[in-house]
Amino acid sequence: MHGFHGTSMRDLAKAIELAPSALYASFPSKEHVLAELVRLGHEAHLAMFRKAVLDGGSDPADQLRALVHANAVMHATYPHIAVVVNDEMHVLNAELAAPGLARAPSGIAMLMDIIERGIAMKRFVARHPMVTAGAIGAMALRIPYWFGPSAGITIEELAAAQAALALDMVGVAR
Amino acid sequence: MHGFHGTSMRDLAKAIELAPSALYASFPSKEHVLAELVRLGHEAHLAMFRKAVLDGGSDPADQLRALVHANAVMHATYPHIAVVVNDEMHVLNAELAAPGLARAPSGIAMLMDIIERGIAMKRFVARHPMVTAGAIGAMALRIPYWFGPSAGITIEELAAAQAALALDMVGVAR
DNA sequence: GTCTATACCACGATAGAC
DNA sequence: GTCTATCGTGGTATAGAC
Repeated sequence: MHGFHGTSMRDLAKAIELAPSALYASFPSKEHVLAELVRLGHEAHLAMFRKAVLDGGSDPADQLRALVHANAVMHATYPHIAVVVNDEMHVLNAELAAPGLARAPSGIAMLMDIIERGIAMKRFVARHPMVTAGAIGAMALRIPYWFGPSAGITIEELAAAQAALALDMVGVAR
Repeated sequence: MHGFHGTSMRDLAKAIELAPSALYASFPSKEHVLAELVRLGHEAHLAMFRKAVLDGGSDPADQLRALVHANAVMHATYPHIAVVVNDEMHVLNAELAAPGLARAPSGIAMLMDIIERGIAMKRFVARHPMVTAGAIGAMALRIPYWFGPSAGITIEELAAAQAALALDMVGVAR
């Protein structure tokens, strides 16, 4: 909740009821703890993306719906790891960030691919693929900051609504 | 670039070529520096929102287009202050955050108002106003993290594209 | 692998001269 | 209002016993 610099090794140790020094038996430094979280998050995220696209079959609209739906479910179900992966990764130095970065481009690239394939197939009429992809990705990225039990909607309703919005954005008739 | 906890008073002092202690002549604490930035940012943001809605006239679609356009321009033109206001405000304690929070709800409330008025007037067909408002707001919030001179589009193109996407999301025909 | 103890350093903030 | 100098705290990380 307080970011990398706002969370101390003493905080981490207290949370798992260990002495601070015990952490160094598993991680060489505080940065390595974050790097491992980022790596795990990216791995899970990429696996989810791949599965969603497969589940979406061959129609770009179905693929986009499946991808946005799954992405929303993931961000609503695991908001903490989503925030760590998206917002804290940039504090890692190049070497430690590499294992995560190697997977990150695949996510946005898959979204862009679907959009551009949909346009090529005349299934979508998006006018600006990059801005559209950014807007679709942004919807999910903000979920951890407002969605919760008090939001008054279920995860399924949220995911379905965001999937519908994504289809609106690429010009697929409702 | 490194957040509140990742930026020291010594960093701030070096940036303006002053001794660290000289900062305390203007601000009682590091938190007060952030609070002032957040207050200024919220003030400017709210003024922009109000002007945009007025410029949009009485049609909800024109209002929404004007608001999203202006919001995108602001986030692309002043990305640093946008990040500070949106992402760092939460580290302030309740007392210091109050002047900013007093203005924050007005922004999202104005967006919700426009959407719900558009639905009531049968100008919009948005199915889920809250999720839609969140998605529209999210587009702008992410701008500082990807938009820049190397993005290959102008601020005007970006703003126009996001305004069009917002209209898509509320079901106004292109 | 865990503990206690501690080294070493950067942090926010203050004191007091100018 | 700015400086130099410094205080006290809490940070990451290590040493060495068990």
